[in-house]
Amino acid sequence: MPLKTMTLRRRLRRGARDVFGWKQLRPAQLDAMSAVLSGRDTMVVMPTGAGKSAVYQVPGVLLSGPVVVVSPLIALQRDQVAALTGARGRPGARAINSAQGDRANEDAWERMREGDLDFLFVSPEQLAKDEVVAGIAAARPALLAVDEAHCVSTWGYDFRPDYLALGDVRERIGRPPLLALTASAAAPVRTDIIERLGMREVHQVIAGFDRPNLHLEVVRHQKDAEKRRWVVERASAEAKPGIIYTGTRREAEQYAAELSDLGFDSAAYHAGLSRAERTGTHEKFSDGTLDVVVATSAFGMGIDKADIRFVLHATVPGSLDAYYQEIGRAGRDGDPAAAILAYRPEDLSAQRYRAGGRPEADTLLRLMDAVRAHKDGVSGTVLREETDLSQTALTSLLHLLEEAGGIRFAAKGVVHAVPRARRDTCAEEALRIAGARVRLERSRLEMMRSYAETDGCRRRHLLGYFGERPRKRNCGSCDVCVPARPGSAARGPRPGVLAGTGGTTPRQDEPHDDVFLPGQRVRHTSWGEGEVMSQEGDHVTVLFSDAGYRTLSLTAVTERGLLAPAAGDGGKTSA
DNA sequence: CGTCATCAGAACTTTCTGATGACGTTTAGAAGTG
Repeated sequence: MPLKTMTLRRRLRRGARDVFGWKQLRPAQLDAMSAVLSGRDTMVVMPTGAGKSAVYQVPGVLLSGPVVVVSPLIALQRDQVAALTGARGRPGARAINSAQGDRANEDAWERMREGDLDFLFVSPEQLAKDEVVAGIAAARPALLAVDEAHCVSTWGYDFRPDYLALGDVRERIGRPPLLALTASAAAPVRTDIIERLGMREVHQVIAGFDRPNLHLEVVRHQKDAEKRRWVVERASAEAKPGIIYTGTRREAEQYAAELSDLGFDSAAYHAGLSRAERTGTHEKFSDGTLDVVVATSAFGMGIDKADIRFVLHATVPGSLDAYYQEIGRAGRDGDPAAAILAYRPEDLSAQRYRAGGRPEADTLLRLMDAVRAHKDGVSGTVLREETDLSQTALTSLLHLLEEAGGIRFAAKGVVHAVPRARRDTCAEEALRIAGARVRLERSRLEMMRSYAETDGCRRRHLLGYFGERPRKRNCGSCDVCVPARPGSAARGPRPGVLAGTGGTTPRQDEPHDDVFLPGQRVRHTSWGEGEVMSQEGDHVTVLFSDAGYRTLSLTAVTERGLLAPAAGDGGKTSA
């Protein structure tokens, strides 16, 4: 190990001990912190609970200059500020947002100007304001950390567009090193984050996905009504507390009501509820006064509860990224916990998962004309009235047109037409980009399907998807490796899986052992270059840059020479 | 492609069934108003 690295690590260990009172740092944490401290762009993918925040906290007190942390929720900002200011060495930490009042914001700026702040927490929306960017630039930040960085990819395009501008913000505040942190991001999401944020020569640290105490289980159902009954029964039977995730607000309300009728302390949680109701439910769940929270995807970030015993999905989510993030909230204390998926293929094929399909060419042209009609630019609000599009639809279409070179965003959400852009060409290009995105979405959906329908080890499948190589062939903690106890799988048998699997016989090793390894670059004769995600029996799943995820028969591809290792397979950093 | 509300009609006259048409996720912050 080079001397310089040694010194870095020693400084980090000392900082961790003196300022935070941590006696030990995990190898992956040290690896990431060293990269950050030496000024590299760094991407950290670690499950919640693995000490992700420490990766910016420790370097933050060692660097000269404040760390700007972009955080998606004000509640998270609050928690982080409290954790930092309560630490042994009392580092300076403040947030700036709309919820805490002018005085608190003024105080934060004051300290920032005087050089008293080690950490400043902001939402991406704050960074959309020129005066905020200018104020931060003047303080010469030493690092820009983007927490929950998957939001760039999952929210940036249609919901919170200010996420997409973070790369530009970085340039304007003096281009400090950028640290992206997330708990769940497979290869395409990581690539998207890196591109969107303009990260260069990225040091990637991907670690700790395996959560051995989580028991993975999928139970297949035929009829909707039967699935609903089963979900209620199963949630009743499981050790508490737990979370049920549903696909809609309405279902969340229904399940919560049913469980309450059965005598459990349960509550629904979704964005349709008032802030007070949500906070109340969140607090009760944290205190341990609620058995079950039935929630949409709104209930997630910021749950810091170690003893959640089960996460039951009543509706299959749209990607394994989302699924992993949600089940990752169970069993953080290390004790056994269950991740149960109530699976109906119909839930996947339903319209809402085909939604977000390609926009109509006509809509794009109409929108383009609407922008052009305003010589000096036009705001989103006006465009909404003129085109009758929903907020999310408008945001996503405008973004497509921007990528296609037809329009550009000016300050304060004003949109301008690009003078010499041809409307037909732009619409065509926008359609092409949208098409590629839809293909990727569909292929992610197919990966979710194949997790639910696999007859191989589920853990192996899940880890392979995130590019982490499973150590063992038989994980010993999923419904495939350890067939269900007698009686508990009476309902909804899965043909071909449970049938004939006598007792707990370990599965045989597959014949094509490790022909392709996760992370390996390969080239397919018609789909071009891609990255191997997983290999399972005779199937190898590859993520192609253009075609998305594809699962191929190993026998067929090797016999016909369709798939070969790509030239210059450098491998990637992974701890 | 599925689900839901609605309604007509059948059936153990108050509940069920099937046909039909409408409709279609989920996510937050900021800033202004009363």
